[in-house]
Amino acid sequence: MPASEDQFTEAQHLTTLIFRVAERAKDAFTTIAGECGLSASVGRALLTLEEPAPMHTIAALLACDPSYVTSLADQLESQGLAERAVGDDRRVKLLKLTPAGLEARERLAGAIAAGPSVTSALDARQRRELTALLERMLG
Amino acid sequence: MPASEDQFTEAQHLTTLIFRVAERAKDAFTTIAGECGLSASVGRALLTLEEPAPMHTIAALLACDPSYVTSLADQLESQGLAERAVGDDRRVKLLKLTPAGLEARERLAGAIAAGPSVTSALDARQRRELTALLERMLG
DNA sequence: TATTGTTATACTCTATAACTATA
DNA sequence: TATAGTTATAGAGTATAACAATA
Repeated sequence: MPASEDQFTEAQHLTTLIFRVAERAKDAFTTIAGECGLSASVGRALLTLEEPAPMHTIAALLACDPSYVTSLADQLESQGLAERAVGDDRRVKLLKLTPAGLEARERLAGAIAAGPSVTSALDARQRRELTALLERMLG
Repeated sequence: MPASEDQFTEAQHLTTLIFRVAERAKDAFTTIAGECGLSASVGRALLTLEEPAPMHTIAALLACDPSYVTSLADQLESQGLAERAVGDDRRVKLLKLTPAGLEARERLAGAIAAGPSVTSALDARQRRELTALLERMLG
């Protein structure tokens, strides 16, 4: 094994674990969203809409391009879950949930809360430890 | 705030942190791979090829469809990093790195080992703790 | 008949660039 | 002139289904 291999192995083991945990969480989210009739990305957008928000704010929250928010908003609208409304500044469009959207959001959040999570295997203390470590990593 | 909201918030905080850490690690990998002239997915495939391996084995390692391995192998070949060789069982094709591929793999692994990692903010003890927690989560 | 890999194809996610309307 | 959102389009990543060769 070449010289850098050991270092590499060490440096990567933890990262690999993180990827696996994240992937499992993502798969779980995709499944639950699917059971609610939503794609993962639409589900994620839905969850950001606790309050009506301008499109560009949603883009910032999702860390994506504004043009993609247009696509997400179209999907939410076509499913009857959200509507666009013009803001005071008439360039701005507020995206806000319809009653059906509110209900779908509730259902999704409830399903997530009710189902098992990646973190279910940890007790309260371990969760606190993990939180602290992750927050430290994020600086 | 509706009833399920609190539970949801609690259940999701940790998951959100995990996603953020994983995303940061992924971005770092994408950047380093890019500096080596590789896409993230080709870089990942390259790292699996410490030994020549049948295509279907690579599919299993990467947890992807065999047809996608064909695409990855094509990309590796077109960059002169790997070659296909027929196996003893003549249905099987072994994918193995060329000298240039070995070198690229070394370079990538070295760059990962040398650069800062998401885990750099942790000391050795914290890394052990994190490893234990993540392994517990993965069952 | 089952397995390996390939082909053709298609879908999702997401971005870039050019555009319109408003400020 | 700058900002918000939209359109048209393109690219990456990945899968499915049908297929050829081999076992």
